[in-house]
Amino acid sequence: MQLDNISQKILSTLQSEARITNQDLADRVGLSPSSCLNRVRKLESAQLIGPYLGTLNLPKICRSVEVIVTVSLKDQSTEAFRTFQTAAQGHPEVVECYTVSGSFDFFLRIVAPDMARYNAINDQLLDILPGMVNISSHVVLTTVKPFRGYPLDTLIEE
Amino acid sequence: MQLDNISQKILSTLQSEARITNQDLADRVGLSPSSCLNRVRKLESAQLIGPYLGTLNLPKICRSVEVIVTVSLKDQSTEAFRTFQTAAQGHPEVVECYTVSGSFDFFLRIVAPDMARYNAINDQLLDILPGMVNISSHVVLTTVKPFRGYPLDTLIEE
DNA sequence: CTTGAAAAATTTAAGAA
DNA sequence: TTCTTAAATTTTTCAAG
Repeated sequence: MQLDNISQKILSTLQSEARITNQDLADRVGLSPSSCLNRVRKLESAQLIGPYLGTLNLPKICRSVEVIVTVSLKDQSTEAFRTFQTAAQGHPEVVECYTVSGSFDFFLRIVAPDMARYNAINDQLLDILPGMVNISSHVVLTTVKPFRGYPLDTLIEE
Repeated sequence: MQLDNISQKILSTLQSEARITNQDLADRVGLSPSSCLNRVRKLESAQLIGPYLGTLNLPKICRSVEVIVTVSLKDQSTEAFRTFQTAAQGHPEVVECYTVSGSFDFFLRIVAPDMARYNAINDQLLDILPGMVNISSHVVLTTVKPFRGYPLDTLIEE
């Protein structure tokens, strides 16, 4: 899909202000509301822009602990990776999961109501491939910068 | 702020479908549109729900590399922490940053157009506190589970 | 919280650049 | 094509009960 300046502007605007009205968006990018809506629809159906999320301020809503977890597998087979991956995905408390290069195999971000519950999840992860999983837990102390979108301007060449 | 079942449902719905119309939201939670809108306004002004973000499918938009970075400071003073934190925040490519307990001090997620640009950012981070910063880079190979919101159901007690 | 009416936004269709 | 205009539909918003 071709991305001109207007579509780029639409993407970066919707990325940070998902609930903007189509009319305001049209004004900002300099299109009529109807052609702006057309563009948005195309970007959505081409899956360049996906679900729209509201960011919750979790500490104000309920007690919770957030933990960043590094995982290494002793068994480096594709099979073992697939098994761990599928199991991790199944836990709703695992809110994020990546496979990475370097000294670890996975990074996970886990959110639980309290440490006792986190510990239980931790045990479940260890049990996926008994004796083959190495986990390090890092409790989040402060969120210095929460994710608020990608820096499209610096990513796309002029 | 007190959270009844209805407000809870509003939060979890807006978390995953930020662009839902107020009318549909009202139907789902069983309120009239006007009282639903009132609740949403209150939740927003109490900052229980914050900015609404569109999730971009970055690989379909432009070339990019994503790197998860662990950081340890040799200088464990509050001053050093503040300095690193402020500098990291200033980089638009640092899309996420946490301070954590355990064997590292910070976790960062960095997104850059390519490895050359990533390397430059890496060097800049090392220069914040010369000789005092220990960085490990982990290039993201696959996103097993992207962040799509918190599991409110499992976090809030019945 | 609900109703109901006025204002605003969305969506569709027809036609011009 | 992609855009704009313009009209029909839907949604939002607000005052009153």
